[in-house]
Amino acid sequence: MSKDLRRAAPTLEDVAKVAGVSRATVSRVINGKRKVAPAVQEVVLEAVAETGYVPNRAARSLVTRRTGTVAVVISGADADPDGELDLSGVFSDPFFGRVVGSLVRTLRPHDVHPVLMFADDEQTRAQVVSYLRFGNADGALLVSTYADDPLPEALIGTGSPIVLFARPSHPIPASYVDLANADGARLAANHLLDRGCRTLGVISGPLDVPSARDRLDGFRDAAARRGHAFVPSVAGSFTFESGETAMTELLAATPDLDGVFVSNDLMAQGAIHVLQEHGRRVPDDVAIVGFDDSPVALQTRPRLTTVRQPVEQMAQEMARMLLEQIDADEPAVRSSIFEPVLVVRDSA
Amino acid sequence: MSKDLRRAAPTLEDVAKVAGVSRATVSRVINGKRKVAPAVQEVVLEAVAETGYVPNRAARSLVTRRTGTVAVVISGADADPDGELDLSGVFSDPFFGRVVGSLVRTLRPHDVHPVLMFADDEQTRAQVVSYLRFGNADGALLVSTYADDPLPEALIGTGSPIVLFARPSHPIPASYVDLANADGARLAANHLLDRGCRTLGVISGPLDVPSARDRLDGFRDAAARRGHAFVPSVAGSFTFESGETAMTELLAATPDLDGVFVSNDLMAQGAIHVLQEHGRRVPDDVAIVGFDDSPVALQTRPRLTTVRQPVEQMAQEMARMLLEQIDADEPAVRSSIFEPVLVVRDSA
DNA sequence: CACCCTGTGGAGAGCGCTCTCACTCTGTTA
DNA sequence: TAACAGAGTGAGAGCGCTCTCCACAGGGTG
Repeated sequence: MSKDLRRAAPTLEDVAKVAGVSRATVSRVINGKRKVAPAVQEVVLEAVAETGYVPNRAARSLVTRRTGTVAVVISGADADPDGELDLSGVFSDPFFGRVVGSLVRTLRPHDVHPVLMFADDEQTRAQVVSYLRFGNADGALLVSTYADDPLPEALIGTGSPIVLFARPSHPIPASYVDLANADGARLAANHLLDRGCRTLGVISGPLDVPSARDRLDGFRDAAARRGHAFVPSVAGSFTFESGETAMTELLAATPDLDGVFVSNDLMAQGAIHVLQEHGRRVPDDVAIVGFDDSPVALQTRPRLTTVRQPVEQMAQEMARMLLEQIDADEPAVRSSIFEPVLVVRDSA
Repeated sequence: MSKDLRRAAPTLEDVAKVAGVSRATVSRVINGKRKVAPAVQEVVLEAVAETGYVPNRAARSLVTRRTGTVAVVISGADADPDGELDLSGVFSDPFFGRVVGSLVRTLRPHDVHPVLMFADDEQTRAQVVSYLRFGNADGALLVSTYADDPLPEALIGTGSPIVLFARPSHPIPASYVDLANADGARLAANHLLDRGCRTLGVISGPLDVPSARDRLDGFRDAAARRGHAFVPSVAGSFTFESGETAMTELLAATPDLDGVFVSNDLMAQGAIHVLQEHGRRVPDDVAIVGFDDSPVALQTRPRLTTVRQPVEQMAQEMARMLLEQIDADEPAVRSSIFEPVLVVRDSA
C-alpha cells in the first residue's frame, strides 16, 4: 500500500511528457535558472499542477550536493557519573526550546529542514562531524552548553558552514550571534542601585562560559562606577537547583544582602524560593534581577524583573546567517550582537 | 575549500579499487545483505577504514527509497488572533522538550535522523503532508496539542508509517502510545481522600482532548466510589496562566475546597500561586495533586505531589514502534499504554 | 561422467535529477 | 544576401548507490 502510493509519485519525465517538452525544460522552469519562453513556462506549470509533481530530494541532492537540511546541534559536556549538566534535562530550561523553535520557524519558509542532534560524548560528537563531513546537511547551527566544547572547532574542520549561538570560549573562525551580556548586566546593576540597594551580590553562571563571565564582569564594572568596589558572587550552573544552592551560600556569606543579580531566570527562581524560606521578602528585603526573560519569569512570585535576551530574534539571525553562508561561495565569518533590555516587573 | 573537502569524499568505487574487488562486493560487505567470503570481507573492511568511506545518503536513498530520516511533528491549532494555544510557546511546557529529547536519543543509535517540523496552519500542515508523501522521510512521529487535529488522518493518507503520542480524539487506524490517564486520576483521587480531604475540585484540560477527558472522568469515578457524588471542575488549557484563572474560578465557586486535582503540573503551579495569594496554605488548607511529574514539580513550593507520566519511556516506545513499522512490510496498527505512578511530595 | 546444486563475485542497469553541450530558429548587421 | 549573434530547447552524461542478473568454481549426486 504505502509502496504503491510512493511509486506513484510523478517524476520530471512524467511532467515533461504531459507538457510535451523535454525533461531539461521542466527542470529549468522549476528551478527558474534560465530563460524559458513564457508560453512554454505556463504549459509546464500546468503539467506540474496536473501531475502533482514534487521534486525528489534525494535525486536532486545527489547531483547538486545540496541536501536542503541543516543540522541543529545541542552540545553538552560528557555525561559524568557526577556531572550535573546532563543534556537529558536540557529542555527543562525553556531557553533551548525557544532557540530550536525559532530556528525551525525561520528555516521553514526556505524549505530547509532542521535535523536535531545532541552531542554529549565522543561518539555522538563524531557522529555529528561525519554527518556534516559527508554532506548529509548543508551546514550546522550549534548551541553549546559548556566551555571548551571541542565541537565548534571540529565542525569547522568539516568545511561546512556553521553558526554558533554565543561566542565560543576560545576564538575560532566561526560566525556567531551573541548578546551584549555585559551591557545587560550593567542595566541590572544600575536598576538595583537606583532603587536604593546597598549590599549587592551576584549569582553567576560557570565562569569559564564567556556569557556568564561577561555578565559578572559587566555587573561589577557598573557597580564599581557607582562606588561599590567589590561585589561578592557565587557561581551556579544555570539550573534551578544550582540557583537554590548558590543563594543559600551567598546569604550565609553576606547576610545583609539587599540586591541580587542572577545570571538566568531559572536560577533566579531557585534563589527567590530560598530567600522566601529564609523569611526574606522579595523585593522589600532583597531585590532580585534575573536574566533571559524566559517564560519562568512570569511564573515566579513576585514576577521577575529581568534582562531580556531576544532569544527568538537571535536564533532567527543565526538561521539567516547560515543560509547566507550556504548560498555564498566565499563564506565570510561574521558576528551579530544583540542589545539586551531591562524588563521591570515585581522582584526589583 | 568546503567544496574540495566534500568532493574528496571517497565513493564505493574508490573503496573497491583499493580492496581489489568490485563495487557490488563492497556494497554487500557494508550492508551485510549477502554472504561474502570472510577473507574478502576483511580486505574490504580494511579498505573502508583506509579510505574513510561513508556511504552517500542521497545516492543510497535514491535507489532504496529510504531516507534514514523521520519527521517529528508538533502540531498545534491554527494561530488565532485570539487563540491562546500558540505553538511558539510550546516549549515553555517542558513536556514537549522531554518528548523530543527522548525521541532524538532513541533514534540516534539506529542512525535515523529526526527532522523537526511544526504544523500550525493549513499551509504548514500541507508542507508536512507533502514532505511525507514524496518520501522525504520514512515515517512520522506526531505530537498533537489539540483536539480534532486533521493532521493524523492526513498523514495516514500519505501511506507513510506514523505513530502518535496519545490517542486521537477520533478513532483512526494509526498506532499510538498513551498513558492510562483515568488510572492516574484515580490515584490522585484516592490519595486526596486518604489524606482526609472532604471537598474536592478538579482543574482539567480542554475536554475535547481525550487525555484531559479521561483524567477528569477517572477522578470523578474514583471519587464517586468513595461517596463523592459530584466533583466540581473547571477546564484550563494546560498553560500556567490558565491554571491561575481556573483556580480563581474554582475557589470562587467552592470556597471550602480542601483538595484539588490539576491535570498537569504547569497549571498546578499556577493554582498554587493563586491559593497562596488567597492566604490558603498548601497542603494544610488545600492539598494539590498535579499530573506529569515534569521538572516544574520540583520548582513549586511546596514541591508538587503529582502523577508521573513516563514521558521519556513513552517517546522511546513511539520511536521503536515507528522503526518497527518502517521495517515491516505489512504495517500493523498497534498501541502501547503506560501505567502512571503517584509521586508523593509536599503539596498533598 | 554428466548433472545440478550452492556459494560467491562481477557487470551493468537504472533510481530522478541537473547541467553542459550542441542544435535550431529567430532577428540583426555588414 | 551572407554571416552572425543570441535566445530557447533537447539530448545525454553522470551524480553514488543498490540490486538483479549472470558467470563460474567446487562438490555432491544419480
